[in-house]
Amino acid sequence: MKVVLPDGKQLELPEGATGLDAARAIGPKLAEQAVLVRSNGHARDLRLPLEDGRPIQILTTRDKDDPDALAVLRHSSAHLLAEAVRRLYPGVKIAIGPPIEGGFYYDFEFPEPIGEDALERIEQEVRRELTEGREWTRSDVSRDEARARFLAEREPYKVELVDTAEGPISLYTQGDFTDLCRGPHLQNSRPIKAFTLTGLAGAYWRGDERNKQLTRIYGTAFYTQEDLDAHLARLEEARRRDHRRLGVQLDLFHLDDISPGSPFWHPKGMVIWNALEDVRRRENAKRGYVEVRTPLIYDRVIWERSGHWEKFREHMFLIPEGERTFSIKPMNCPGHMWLFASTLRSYRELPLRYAEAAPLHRNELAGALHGLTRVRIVTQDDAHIFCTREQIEDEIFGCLDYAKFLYDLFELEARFELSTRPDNKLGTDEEWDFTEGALQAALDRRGLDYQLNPGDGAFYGPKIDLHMTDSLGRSWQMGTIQLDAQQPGRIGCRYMGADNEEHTPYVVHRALFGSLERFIGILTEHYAGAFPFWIAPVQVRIVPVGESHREAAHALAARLAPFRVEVDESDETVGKRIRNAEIEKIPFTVVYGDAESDESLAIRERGGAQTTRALVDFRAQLATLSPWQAGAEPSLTS
RNA sequence: GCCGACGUAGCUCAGCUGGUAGAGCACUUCACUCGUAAUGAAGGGGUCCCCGGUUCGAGUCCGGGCGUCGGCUCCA
Repeated sequence: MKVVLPDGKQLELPEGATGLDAARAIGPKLAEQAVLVRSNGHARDLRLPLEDGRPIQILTTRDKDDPDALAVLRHSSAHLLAEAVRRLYPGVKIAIGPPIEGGFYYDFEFPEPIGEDALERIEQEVRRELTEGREWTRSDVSRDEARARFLAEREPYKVELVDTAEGPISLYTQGDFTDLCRGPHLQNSRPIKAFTLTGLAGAYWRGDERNKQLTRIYGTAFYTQEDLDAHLARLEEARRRDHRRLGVQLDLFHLDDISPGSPFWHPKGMVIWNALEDVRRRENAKRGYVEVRTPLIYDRVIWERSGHWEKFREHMFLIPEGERTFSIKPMNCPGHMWLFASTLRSYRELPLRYAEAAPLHRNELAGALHGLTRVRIVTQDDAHIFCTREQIEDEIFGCLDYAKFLYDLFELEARFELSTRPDNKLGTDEEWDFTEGALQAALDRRGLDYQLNPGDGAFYGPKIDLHMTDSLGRSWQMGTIQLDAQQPGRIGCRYMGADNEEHTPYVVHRALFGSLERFIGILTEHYAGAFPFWIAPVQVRIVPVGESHREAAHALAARLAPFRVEVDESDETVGKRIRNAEIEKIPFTVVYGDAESDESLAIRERGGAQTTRALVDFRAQLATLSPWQAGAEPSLTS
């Protein structure tokens, strides 16, 4: 047989040759350092036979940053962890231990609960294994053989995995530890130069909360100690841009026990909030939306009609009132539909686009709350588009276009995901075939790449979600575009068609920022608090050199209106006040003293670059950076 | 809600095995009126998250609650 090497050369090998055989054929050093073979682009265990005619690449310890090479290192590290835990905790049951982004984990059922102090002991045991050295061997066995083995070892999770696994069964052994595993693995433990355990958490078996909760141990490993140090430094850096930290530092908002999950927005935070609101109003007006305002509190009847009561009652804030039960609205859609349904509409009114950014309250599980990204008060830039079947695709396309505009405005790259019918869906499969197809068609027409999430749709319809990643690598849903063929009918929305018949409209639900709270959280991390000029809470800080310059500084501030300008009159040195402006991440600092005049201003940009310019030129620059603000046409919509 | 951890001044944090609480920054006052990332001095500020228990005595130990953090689950 033959394989093709990266340089294009063909390598002749005996039939059934493995990746390791190929490496040996090239050179002993390569064989020694090999960690993985990539065959036709796919990671493959070195011990497995190669496929005839395929291009291969041998990955070695030098490919220390390659994602596949790191994954195999970490997967093997997870097995070392399991071996150590089994030795230290007799009676422990092992579940699964895969590599993940940035590291690995292994799930265990401990006979007695363990605390974080146990991690150090376990880590030491793994270090001992690394000092001793381990070799991995692979054996392909029958399902019965594997089941018998794990039954004998009293490993019920492994037995279950054997019974439900697809494809051939393989085992990997290092030392006296054998694990059910598809691989691939390292040849031996020598490449693992840096190993650390990073955390402990509960995790349900197979991710299902009806199952037993296991103990998950997280760790990470690298090919060099320097890489681990760099990894830890990156985490430290990420913590510095965490919006929860910056929010308090920059005086944007704070959270308090008195209302868990509900931020107090400070004046500076509200500047950003209102800047987003201005964009929302301005763009909505341009794109044919109309603003509505619907009640915050509703009789539960409306949620029973919409279908939310059954699924989300537990997460609603309820207000008993005599015979009736009211609830603070957790979403706008039923209210908008109630408004639409208040009269018989004409097809000539469609598409009708109702927009409202009302505060919504959802009683999220205490353990799920998280800074601004998971809150109990959610302010969506919400809208509901009532339209005919024929209008759907254009409307979805319009939302995608709008979303692209907004995310470009902030230099954000969102990932698109298409979520389809869930198990508890309302409506028929035919309806879902149609609504899912409509979303897909719009995505394709817009030329967007997207990930498919089967079963993740809302109970009333499929959705396109925009996702962003926070400073610590966690993914959050931002904008959402949903197509609903269920609620309008349940709530009684009707319009008279051109055919003189009554029809039920489709409704596109869309929130493009998603929630303003979450969006500002992500924005804060995206910019590390150094917001672009047009949304910066304070845009220009004037530092009068001495007391005698204060009056002139205020006059200058007035001439810079309507930009957000502050004069720093604090009793500090110029150096200290510059420092404060930098810490507050203010875009421009103007030092004003004897040497300055309207013809000659000393302007410092955030970060330190200094220029001298006339006031007219400076104003012109600011106007370029924030045209809407400078337009001074206090737009009718805002 | 579940697993693990944490909760001390406005912020960041120290406080050994139980003996009545500290630093830096911030704040206030005074002096200095200053030229591009920290002027100096003095001062004020704490039901040590809450409730109960053990103890002569609890920030410290134990139990319960609340909140926060790392995960899991959930996310209309």
